[in-house]
Amino acid sequence: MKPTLLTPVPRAAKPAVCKVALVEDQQEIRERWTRLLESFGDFRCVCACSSGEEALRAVPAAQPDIVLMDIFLPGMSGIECTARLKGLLPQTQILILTASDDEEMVFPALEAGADGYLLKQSRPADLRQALLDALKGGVPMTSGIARRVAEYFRRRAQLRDEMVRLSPREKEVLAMLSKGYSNKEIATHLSLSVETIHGYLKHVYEKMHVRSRAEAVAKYLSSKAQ
Amino acid sequence: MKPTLLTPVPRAAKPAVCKVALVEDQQEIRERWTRLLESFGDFRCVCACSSGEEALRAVPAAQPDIVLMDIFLPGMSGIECTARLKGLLPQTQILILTASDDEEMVFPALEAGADGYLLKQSRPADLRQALLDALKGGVPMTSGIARRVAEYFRRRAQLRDEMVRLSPREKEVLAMLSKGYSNKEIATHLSLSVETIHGYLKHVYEKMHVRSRAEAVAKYLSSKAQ
DNA sequence: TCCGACTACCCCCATTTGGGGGTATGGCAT
DNA sequence: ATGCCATACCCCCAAATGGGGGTAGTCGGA
Repeated sequence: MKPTLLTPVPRAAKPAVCKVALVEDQQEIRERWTRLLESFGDFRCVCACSSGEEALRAVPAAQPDIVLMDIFLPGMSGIECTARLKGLLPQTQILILTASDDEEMVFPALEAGADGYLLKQSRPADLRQALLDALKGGVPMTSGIARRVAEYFRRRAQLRDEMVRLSPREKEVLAMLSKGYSNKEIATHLSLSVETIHGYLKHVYEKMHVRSRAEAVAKYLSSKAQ
Repeated sequence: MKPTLLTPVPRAAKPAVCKVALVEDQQEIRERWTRLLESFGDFRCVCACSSGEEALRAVPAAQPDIVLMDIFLPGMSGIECTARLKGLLPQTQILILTASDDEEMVFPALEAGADGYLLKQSRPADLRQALLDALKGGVPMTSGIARRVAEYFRRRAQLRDEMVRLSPREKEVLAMLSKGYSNKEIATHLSLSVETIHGYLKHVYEKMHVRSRAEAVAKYLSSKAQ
């Protein structure tokens, strides 16, 4: 039999049970999740932490297959904890569990290396499916979140694209623009005519699909930020 | 004897020798540093790593008092490694060692939790002093770097100040400005006259010490970034 | 060889912006 | 009650900006 093209995340030989770690500050919820996991039969909770700091100490030792991570934690955020854990245990699947699909958090979480984004109010069967999904190398997330993610990456890609299309000189002018220089100042610094700068900016605006320098600066700076 | 007000970083009882870990990709330099450290007599090199990834695995086990970290590493940068190590070992002093006082790196390094910033070409005696300094809770850095740091924080503080001085309406207008809207668009969205926006912007520029919207946008966005 | 880019410069002109004034109201503190 | 500030509006005008044209040289790839 030939190997599949879809390479799943490398992992040690499939154990009968899947080891799961929890990071969640509210004891009640932590216990509920533990019971739920154990009730599945093929999952075992090997580590339950109430803070990101604790997780960074305890989780590596527990070597779980999956980490379920709350986002709102006292002290270190779930996002930061995810990033650090992922650095230590790149093969462990980290799934974010959150109360509402808080838009602010989705992208930072994914950028931090989260392997999925679930809602706390998921039905047990769906949660189990998501866990299995993650083990197979999938990235389980609710459909609403998936849509936003797709849009985000499309927008990102487009933004990068727009930047890439700029010629070196155009990028140079844009960079000075975003430092607040006027056309005249840019011309002086680059030893060019103001009319030349004017011409470059017309091209830059066209390529970036903006109509003013403020818009260009905003787009440029937010494409570098985060 | 009364306790000093300058509380040093908490640490287990002073051992005769101070344990140091090295993170440096070039073997030659790594060995030179090891020899140098050992020659001091009261320092011992307990861990030498050639990459950030290796450091994250090996350094926590070695429990050093000090980590000497190169910035330019293959794979994970010294900055990122610093951030993660600091999360795992908050009491360990991490000192950045770099070839030149590369401005770009100073602030990210400090923000990542570095406890000092040294130049590779420091004289052995100075390095030893810096290590001792770090153990006492100081933040050893070259004078040039120290100056830049001071300027940076002064500038930061001033920037925040300028923002604080803005009235709610002015902040609102500035926020829309930095999304690329024209005066006319802002006026429409806020149901105000263009002349009112014009007036607010004059005040905003004055308070922010800028002379154009691009400059204001740049200053505003970079004060929120990072 | 010719096409398409990037580079660099030019003109014109409407619109937008920046900086200088000003007026008026209401709220808050001294 | 007397400023002081924020809010909201107005006028004027010079300068900067944006959008539309255009020309020309250079250089790499088709």
